[in-house]
Amino acid sequence: MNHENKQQAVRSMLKKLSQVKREEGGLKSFVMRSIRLDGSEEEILEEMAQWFLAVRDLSKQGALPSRFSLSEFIPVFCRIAEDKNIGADRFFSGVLEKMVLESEEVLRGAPKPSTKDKILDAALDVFSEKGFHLATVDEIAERAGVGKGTLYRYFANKETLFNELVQLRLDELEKSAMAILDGEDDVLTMITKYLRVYFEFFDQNQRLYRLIVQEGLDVGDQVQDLYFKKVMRRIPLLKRKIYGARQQGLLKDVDFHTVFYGVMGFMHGVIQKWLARDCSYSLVEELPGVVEVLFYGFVNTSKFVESQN
Amino acid sequence: MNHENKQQAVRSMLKKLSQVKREEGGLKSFVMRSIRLDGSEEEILEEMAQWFLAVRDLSKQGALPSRFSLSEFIPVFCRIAEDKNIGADRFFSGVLEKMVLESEEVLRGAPKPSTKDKILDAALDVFSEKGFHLATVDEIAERAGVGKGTLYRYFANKETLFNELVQLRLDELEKSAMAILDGEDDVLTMITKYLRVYFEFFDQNQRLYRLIVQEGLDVGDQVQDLYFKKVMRRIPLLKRKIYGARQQGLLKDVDFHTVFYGVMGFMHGVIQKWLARDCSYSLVEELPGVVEVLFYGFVNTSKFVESQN
Amino acid sequence: MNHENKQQAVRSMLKKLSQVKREEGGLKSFVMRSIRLDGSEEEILEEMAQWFLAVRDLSKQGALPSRFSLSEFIPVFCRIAEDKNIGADRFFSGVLEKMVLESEEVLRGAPKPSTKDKILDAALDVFSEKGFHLATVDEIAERAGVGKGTLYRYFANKETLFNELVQLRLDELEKSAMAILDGEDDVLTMITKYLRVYFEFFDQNQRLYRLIVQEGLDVGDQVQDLYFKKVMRRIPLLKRKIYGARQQGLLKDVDFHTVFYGVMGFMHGVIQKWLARDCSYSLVEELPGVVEVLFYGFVNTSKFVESQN
Amino acid sequence: MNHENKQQAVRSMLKKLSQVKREEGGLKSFVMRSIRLDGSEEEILEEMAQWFLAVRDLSKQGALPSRFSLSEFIPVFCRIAEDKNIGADRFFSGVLEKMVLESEEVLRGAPKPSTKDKILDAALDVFSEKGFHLATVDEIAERAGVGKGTLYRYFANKETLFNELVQLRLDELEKSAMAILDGEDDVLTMITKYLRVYFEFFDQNQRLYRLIVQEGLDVGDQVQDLYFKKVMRRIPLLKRKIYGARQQGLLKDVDFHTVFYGVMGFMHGVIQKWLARDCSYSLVEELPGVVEVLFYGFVNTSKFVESQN
DNA sequence: AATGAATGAGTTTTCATTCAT
DNA sequence: AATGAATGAAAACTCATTCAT
Repeated sequence: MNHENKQQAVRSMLKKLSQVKREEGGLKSFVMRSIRLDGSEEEILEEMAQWFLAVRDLSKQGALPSRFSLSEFIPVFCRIAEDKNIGADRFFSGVLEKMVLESEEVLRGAPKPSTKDKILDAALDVFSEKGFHLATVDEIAERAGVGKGTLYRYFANKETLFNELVQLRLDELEKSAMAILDGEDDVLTMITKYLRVYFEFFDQNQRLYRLIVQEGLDVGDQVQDLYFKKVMRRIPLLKRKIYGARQQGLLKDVDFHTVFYGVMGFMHGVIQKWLARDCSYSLVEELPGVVEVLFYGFVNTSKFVESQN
Repeated sequence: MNHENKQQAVRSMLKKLSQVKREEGGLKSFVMRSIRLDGSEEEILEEMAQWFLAVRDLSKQGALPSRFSLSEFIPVFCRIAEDKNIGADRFFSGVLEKMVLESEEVLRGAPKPSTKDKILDAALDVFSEKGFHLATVDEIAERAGVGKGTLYRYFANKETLFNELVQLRLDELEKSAMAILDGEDDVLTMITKYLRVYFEFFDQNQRLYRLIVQEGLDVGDQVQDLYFKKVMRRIPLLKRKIYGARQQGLLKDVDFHTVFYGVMGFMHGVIQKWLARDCSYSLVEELPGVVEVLFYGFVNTSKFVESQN
Repeated sequence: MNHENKQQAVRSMLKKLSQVKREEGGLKSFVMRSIRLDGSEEEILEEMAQWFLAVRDLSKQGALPSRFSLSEFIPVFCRIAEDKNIGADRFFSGVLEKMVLESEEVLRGAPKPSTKDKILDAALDVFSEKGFHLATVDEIAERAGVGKGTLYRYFANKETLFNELVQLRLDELEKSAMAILDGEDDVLTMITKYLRVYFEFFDQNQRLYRLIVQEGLDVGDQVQDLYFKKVMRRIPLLKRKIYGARQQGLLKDVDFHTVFYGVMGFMHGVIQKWLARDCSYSLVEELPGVVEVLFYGFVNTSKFVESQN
Repeated sequence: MNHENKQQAVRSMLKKLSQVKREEGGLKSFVMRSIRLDGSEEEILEEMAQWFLAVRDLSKQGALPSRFSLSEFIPVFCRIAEDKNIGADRFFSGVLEKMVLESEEVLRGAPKPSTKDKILDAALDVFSEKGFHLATVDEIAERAGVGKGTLYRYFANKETLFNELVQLRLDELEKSAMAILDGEDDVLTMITKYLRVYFEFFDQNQRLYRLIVQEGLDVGDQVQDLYFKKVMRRIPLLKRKIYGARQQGLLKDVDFHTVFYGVMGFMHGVIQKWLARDCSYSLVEELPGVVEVLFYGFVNTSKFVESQN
């Protein structure tokens, strides 16, 4: 519905905008760039309104470090108004008007984030920042821009929220992983693809990592289970492939589970490094190195064997 | 007890004493203790011994410009002995004996598990069972068989208890790891030994694992930091060795940190498997397989297989 | 409601609104609220009213370079009204009405004693009965007829509750006292009035006395400080008056601070007597005697008695 | 007994010395003055030892801001030793020896403070610093240099300790006050003397003031009672005198109790001022001003009446 | 008599969850 | 459906008091 769309979009924007203060200067410097402030008064108003609305989208896409509050913008608007010699009050009400009209247009196309999605987004935010126990339902509800009661309409309790959050994403991962295991690639290609899917997933879901891997244990042992069960479910498939490869002499005869857990661990280690580097590069870049080491070890045997490298 | 024995005893005592520092106040309270020159002969001996130890330790800490030798104090002891009508000879050896016993009591002496140990044991129990947040001080105290207040006599708060618990064990691990890195082995031997030490450690401290590795993040980022910092501190040493080995063409030219984190992760993965098997076998048994894969990969290259790459 | 009425209403509303600031977040939350342009007509009116109030207030705070007049916004409101298919006329007056009601609700509206008031009342009860340390939060909550958690919704902790309780009343006293000191009376009249204000205040706030005067020291030195600082703040004014009077030979040349503290003490002494008599009479009745003694002493000099000195 | 004397003196000294750290620099600067560091090695040792012991006495007399720890002295000793080219260790043991001998001598004459007195002293310290509720029995025992259990041998509980502490001192005050009221002076002289006694008492017992006047209420209403009951007990005597004086026309006919409470309050007010000035002058100095105002008021009537002033 | 480790009742404070509006 | 004020169970932590040595 039109009205609801608008409401949700604007509200969520403002809510999100309402937390930028921490990152001082972040907003301000951003605000002043990239706005064309020439042209008629009308055009400036238009510009500002669109700009303000654009920020919302950026914010939603995660391209901005944090959220913004309307009040943050008011001084900016006023400075511009002063600069352009437009009465601050007229300027302001003009922008407001434009925003109202504009938002209507913009929102028509925007897929409204459902309440549930808003909550899940906020939950991921908070959980990954503070961990399960230190996160409070209050904060999640606040960040989601919904009432606490509403949250409880969608999730039976905090734990359920957490689990559903993780499970949801995990399902995506599983789906991708399954697709690979169900494929017809040879073992090594399959493993490489498998690793790539993992890296890509966490590349995309950075904050999820600690939730899944590091928080899992506390929350009633369910998530940890989940994580490993999902991962393990398709193992038989993999196992068969691997045993086949082994018999062809392609793979060494080391205990399958040891290697499996080890490889997963290796991958997690690399993710740790990546987290320690603040996710400043793409995880996938690590893939070649990882594959090289896991397949052929880190000892350089090339003096004798040339086919590698 | 002959003189050499005494010397030996004193030396070992002082060495051990110097490890007490951590226990906040432990040493300070020594220093603060007054010199009681009345009471029974026994008490005077005790008093002098402790006083001397306090001075000695200040000296060792570098708080004093010069080092004190026991022999310098002998005249003082004699004077006091005379004053107190205790045979100077008996007085002196008495003091020495007290000094030795004191240290023995404080450091070696866990004839019955001390209260602190009982608490630490119970804490390990509960923390590893429930995680930091779900563990309650009440339960730890109860399992330790002490009152809640007693627990707080020994640990300032829950967090301190947790950290001290982990740090204590971690120090052992670090010490072993350091010993290896400081050694003169070639790189591959060193890495093998390093992995062995890890496996042995967790073999011995099964329940500790999740505390150290999985709880770390919550508890004020301190433990996680600790864990990795401790491990990382010696990295430069390792790095140098590895770069050396690389230049000799012994190791591949894969990013050092990637491999390091990866190898640690591999190891953790194997530990996970072991935990999943309820620690039903010795972790060290995994070592050969782990080393084989990490060194030379899991691909069998011995047969010039073409399907790869 | 005619136009003047509205003007009047808005003015009084805004004035009252500006007093809300203390209630932390009270205003901020206004500002933070988003503009909802969907939902029922009623909701839109509400939304616009609140939004305007927020801007208005920023303006009043000096955060904006110019002041906004309501009239500037009228076109915007009209545009929105048009857009939403609400009669512009009805829309506007609706918004205005909401604005007035909003303020009424927030500020005047204590038809039933608010939760916060109930807590403050109970706190005064308990604190004055048992003192700060012996009063328990449990008892205060119980007497207020609210849950413990509710109390903590309104006051960050016990100390804050105490301070807010005292500070609130103290502000009244200070306001009255200031009014007198700022007046144009001659010194003696001023002092008399000052004493009267004090007596009247404690007549009205019997139980508060011990809290303010006798508990002060413990609670982080804040209240005691507060009490005296508030009282002292206006001293320079008084001092000037008194020095003037002194030069005219009206007052004796006794150290100002000695007399000031002494007079305050005298007053407190009389209050003590009154408390000892269970506040069974009006404190103000003591005023004439107090003034007589403080002004002219308790020695009867009217008869040229020689035995003195 | 000799031994006990020594023990107590040294121990109490060291205990007291053990708290100077707070007042930084306080000790160090003090330490370096007033020591003659010329003469033979023997003389220096002697000097240091005596000096160290002297500090104890100063400390006990309250002439030093706080307490000292032995360890604080060691660096000083060492610096001197170095400076004088005496082996630090020999120097140190020399001083120790001297101290032992010296303390024996010094202590023979010192009236040993009984355990109970030590506790009362410490209690006054702590209570007046922190107030009844914030003071802990632990700290009192520690500062008294006795075990907690010992404290409980002498006082049934914390409250009793507090009351006994206050009562003890109050008795002194009462005794002095009684002596005056029992005297044959005329009323005004008597009142003047009475006020003097009060001022002298609190001059001598600075820290006691807040205990008696400001803490009283909490501690089971007993102390407050005590204070006023003691003060009031002799009132009838005073009252009779005053009524007599009144009938002679010497005193004004203002309600006796009002004036009595008022005068006491005036006095307390002046004490407050004095406390606010950190007791930096003698309270008794205020007496003339206080008497002048109370007797004849602060209004200057001298234009008409010459007999005053 | 002296000690100080041990104790647990009693406090403050938090936060997931409910429910009237 | 949405809300957020109200709740109280549960947790951390303190400290006066006891009691075995």
